[in-house]
Amino acid sequence: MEETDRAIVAALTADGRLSYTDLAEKVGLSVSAVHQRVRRLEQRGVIKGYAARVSFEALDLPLTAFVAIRPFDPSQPDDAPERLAHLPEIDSCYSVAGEDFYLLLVRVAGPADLERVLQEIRTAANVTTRTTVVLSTPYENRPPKISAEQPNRARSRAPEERAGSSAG
Amino acid sequence: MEETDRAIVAALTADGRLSYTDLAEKVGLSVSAVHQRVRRLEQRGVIKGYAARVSFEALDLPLTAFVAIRPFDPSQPDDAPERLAHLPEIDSCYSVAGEDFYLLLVRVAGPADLERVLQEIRTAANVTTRTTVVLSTPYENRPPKISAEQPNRARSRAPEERAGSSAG
DNA sequence: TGTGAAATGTACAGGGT
DNA sequence: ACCCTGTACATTTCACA
Repeated sequence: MEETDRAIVAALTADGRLSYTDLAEKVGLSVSAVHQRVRRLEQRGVIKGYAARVSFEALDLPLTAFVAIRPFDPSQPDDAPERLAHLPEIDSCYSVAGEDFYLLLVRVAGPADLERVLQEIRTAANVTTRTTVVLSTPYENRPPKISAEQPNRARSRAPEERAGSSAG
Repeated sequence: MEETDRAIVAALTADGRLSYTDLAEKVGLSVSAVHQRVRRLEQRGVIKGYAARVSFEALDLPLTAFVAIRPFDPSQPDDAPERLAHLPEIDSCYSVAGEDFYLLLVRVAGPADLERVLQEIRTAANVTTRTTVVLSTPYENRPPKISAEQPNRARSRAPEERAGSSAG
């Protein structure tokens, strides 16, 4: 991916409602060119969508917790993510290496709700849970790094290097 | 917060680029009214901003990991979040209950990068690390629940209930 | 809530590398 | 052939009453 595309993605992760006018100014392109590139990035799946970042406290979801789960019976087929997908309190589901099978991020209104959700998780996926309560969130979902494309020395080499071998 | 506001927030978490026209249609209000409400939600901090949802694989950040940290010397002042904030590989930082002090979510290009970031975390915050590699992500950052405001039985009770008991 | 002017989004056709 | 540019029109934003 080109550097201009990376600049566009970086700008849109920081502010997803940037106008094409501002975006064009930021990356030094015309409005039409930026518009085309954004559409291409969306089609290619690099940009998967847009979302409002909200205050979970204001939405009456002040309690966040990580829930590590592992199957009660490891011989059964492992389809926990699908079995749990219907629970709206689950924000994210990660399949992880290590002792646990999955790590869930859940957001609830309070301890009573957490207890209920944990029970629902256990019965829905037939798993045991180990819960870590989040006390505060210094920062979350920051814009990603987006470095300049790493040189990838295997495919494109500097001209001086090319002299040695044939292959073309 | 009113139900209409909740509907607005729910719609914008699902699609942050919804036009006010579409938004007004969804919640059954005039365009101007929706526009005003969104501005108020933004001012009140309920809506903190907007962001593009991106494919981290496409951005050359295919490796995600959770890094639990605890201080090497627990008697020192605990300012790990500030000390680590400059590392762009850290997506999120949660202060947690339990054995560990913080749980970090990091995104990197590969194992070599992860090793480098772990070393930087240890030296920058004077902590030990315990890392859990993410193998896959069935889902992540789903739109939150956004229920209709819960009745809050302590303050407003149904008429039938009021007869029987005193003081809860 | 409705109106209207200004800004923006979007498609189209032309031109440069 | 691809990508950038500029113009022209539909839509949206946003302040005001």
